[in-house]
Amino acid sequence: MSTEDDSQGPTKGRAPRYDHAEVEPRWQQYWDEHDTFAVTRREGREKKYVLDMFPYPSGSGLHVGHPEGYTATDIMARYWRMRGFDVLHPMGWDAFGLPAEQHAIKTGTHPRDTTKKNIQTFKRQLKMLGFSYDWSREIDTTDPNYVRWTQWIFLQLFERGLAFQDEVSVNWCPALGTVLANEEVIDGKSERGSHPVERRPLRQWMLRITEYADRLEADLDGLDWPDGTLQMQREWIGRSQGAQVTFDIKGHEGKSFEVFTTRPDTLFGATYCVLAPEHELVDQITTDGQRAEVEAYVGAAKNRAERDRQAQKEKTGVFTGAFAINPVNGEAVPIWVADYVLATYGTGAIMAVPGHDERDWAFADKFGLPIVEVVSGGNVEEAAYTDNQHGVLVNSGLLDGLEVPEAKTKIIAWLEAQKKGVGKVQYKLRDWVFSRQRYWGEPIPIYFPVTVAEGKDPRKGDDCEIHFDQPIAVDQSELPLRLPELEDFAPGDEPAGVLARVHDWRFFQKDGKWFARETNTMPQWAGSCWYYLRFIDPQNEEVGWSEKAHADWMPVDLYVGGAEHAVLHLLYARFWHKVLYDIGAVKQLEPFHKLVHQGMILGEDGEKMSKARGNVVNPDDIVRDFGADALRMYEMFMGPLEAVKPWQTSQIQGVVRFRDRVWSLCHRPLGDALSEESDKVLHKTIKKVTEDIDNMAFNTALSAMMELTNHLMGHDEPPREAVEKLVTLMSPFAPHIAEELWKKLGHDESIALIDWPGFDPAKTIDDTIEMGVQVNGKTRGTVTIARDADADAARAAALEVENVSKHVEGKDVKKFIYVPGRIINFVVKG
RNA sequence: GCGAAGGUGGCGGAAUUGGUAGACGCGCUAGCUUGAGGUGCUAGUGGCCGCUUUGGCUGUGGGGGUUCAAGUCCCCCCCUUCGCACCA
Repeated sequence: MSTEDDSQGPTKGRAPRYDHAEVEPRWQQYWDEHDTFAVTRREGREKKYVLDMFPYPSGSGLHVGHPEGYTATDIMARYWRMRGFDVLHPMGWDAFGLPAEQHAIKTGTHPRDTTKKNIQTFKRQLKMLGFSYDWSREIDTTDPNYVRWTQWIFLQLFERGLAFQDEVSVNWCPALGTVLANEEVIDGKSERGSHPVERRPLRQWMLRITEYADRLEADLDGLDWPDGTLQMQREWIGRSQGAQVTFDIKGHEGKSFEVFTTRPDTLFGATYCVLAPEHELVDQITTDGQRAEVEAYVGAAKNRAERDRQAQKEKTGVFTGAFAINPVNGEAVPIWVADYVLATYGTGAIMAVPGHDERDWAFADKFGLPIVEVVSGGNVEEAAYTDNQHGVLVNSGLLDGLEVPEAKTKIIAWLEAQKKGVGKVQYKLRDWVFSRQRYWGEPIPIYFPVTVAEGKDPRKGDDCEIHFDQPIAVDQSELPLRLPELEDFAPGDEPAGVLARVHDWRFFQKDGKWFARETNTMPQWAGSCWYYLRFIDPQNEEVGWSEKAHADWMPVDLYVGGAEHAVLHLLYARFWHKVLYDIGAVKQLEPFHKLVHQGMILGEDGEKMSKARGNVVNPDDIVRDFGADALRMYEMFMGPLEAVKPWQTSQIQGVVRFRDRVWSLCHRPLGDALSEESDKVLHKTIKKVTEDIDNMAFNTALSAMMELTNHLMGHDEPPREAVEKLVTLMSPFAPHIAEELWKKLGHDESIALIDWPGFDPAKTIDDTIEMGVQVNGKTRGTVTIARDADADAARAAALEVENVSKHVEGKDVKKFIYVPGRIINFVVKG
């Protein structure tokens, strides 16, 4: 190696190669040591709360999908900081969860240890990417100091009657000793191990989210969320308006059942009724002649997973032998049992109107039940006529001649007057099963009185009776209620959960009486339902968050995370927030003002990344080979944030070159003079980048910076002002190289703390512009004219273009169109 | 089946209120540079035709329509992805 290189001329001379592996960790350390991103509220400043959906720290570490959303929020956080906002940008761990418990069952490693190790990996990887988190606010949902407040919120729900116990039918797998989610059950067998699964009732804690159904729906209106997500939440809540109608049972004096219908106007066409197999009346009304058949059907239905029952297309059912009385015309209609009626929706019973409901039509067709037309407009011999706006009522007594909407109103009034029914709003939303029979979750802070024989000790396994019907809240002074230490995490044959085995923990004496703790734990959702509130005041030991912290930071201004949480997490968190609102703990109706979903990053093969496919990209490899700035910029340059897009490692080269070109640009001698042209390019770029960031259009912001770079590369002595502003603009995207260059350009403070550059609108407008010239709508050339040229000048200039005059000459100009700044068009004939 | 979002070069993707389609980048081609390594610079790059230059035709999933002008608006059809899947 000789010495000639650096002494060559500016265009030939090479800057020292940019070494990301040396520069990036150095700046990460600088930010840590200087607490660059620790935030407090300052007088007279506006705030922004920028939140990522915090990750579950899995054993496989970060994948490239994580940095996509995290880079987007980091750019916004850094940008807003430079615009003078106080920016809260925190990170933490949603660390309760099944994988750590499964790992514990297999290896005996305590879930706490697994979780701790995984968090370390995640944190190292996030730091390696240079995100500007305020790490002093890091939270971990499994930390007793966090669990304490999760339990506190549960007690608020309990005290308001929103947390209650119920017997719920669950998928119980005796071989695994656990309850399974619907998606873990395939064809009646467990997904893991293919063991038989049975439906059995189990005591569960429930949260009464249905009480908030109307508000959860109504308050969607003010949110800046993706339309699709709002739509999904509305469908999930599933509001429908109709009537609940009472059907008496023939020959069973005083016995009746309720049905819900959205079409009370079609009551005269109800020719049979159907009960869900689980309906309590089935057993009571079935006639002796039908009993064997009904019991066989009900028995078979009960043991099938809900999902399987719903998956089948072909309708099945059996006649109970009993009849109901149609309340509007007194006719006796047969009562059937069929599993297409769900016990979990409405009343678990329906009136069937085959003339005007497709499922009822198919069922009636198959079993030869009568089909009666009560709304004209279709042919009910061929198919159900389901139009609920048009059509006139027929065969319907007092409703004849009315249109459907009027008929609905009239029949509901009639039913209410006759006390045979009532107008009603029904929701699909069900109450939330909130208990899990697992170890690695928040203990539910409830205990129950225990009856035990004199001198016996339940802790030694003596018989006792637990009074589950008398739940008692753990006193708030005793929170957090901690998990007991365990060696063996394997589930037993006890559906009450692993904790039920830990007698020393479960049973305790108080004032000479025995009590038993709840042995169920909370689901993983619990911690993520309120974490955004802990971030605003993470170290507070007196309260979950102070009023001051709330006033300082709430609500979340920008929330970014995957679309897979469009319903569950985002609905549960909104529900808790509304409960907290009702007790005065928060002041706004909604927690998340603006929501954005980052699109999934697919593998190079265009398929979802998965270990099985072998198309998973590891961020560690990318950072090692190309650097964190390159990974950040590449993920932003791939396309629109919300779009689903395939990963292509070869494309990273583009942002690496861009980065290195900016590097070499800054190593040229810088000029003081800024030409008018360069000044305009600079101001246009600042405008474009600023507006694109405001719209979170990061791909086009980067392309604008590349164009500015390409422009400046044409200068042997690029103007200092332009170079410095370019570095500033790119700093939210590529913070490491921006810091390094900022320092090399002679500045001492961190670039993260300087002001965002402004632009002069006058300099973003050109005096002359190039416009397309069309003849009959076909582009025939371009012309450069004054921006404010009048029509005559534009026409004259356009005709000077040879290729234009060629097409216009000798022809009759019917029309001349000139839209200043847009287009010139000659409409000619002949 | 229902709902939502989409379909633009070899590839990822640009394109205010309809107004020069293909910005930016990858890849590719050529030239220069460099010379033990995922180099730098310059130019070109939708397709077909013509070519000395100016050029001509065609082109945004397919078919129709509105308009001086359509990737963009309207109608019909096809395909892809993602939700929900018997919700009475």
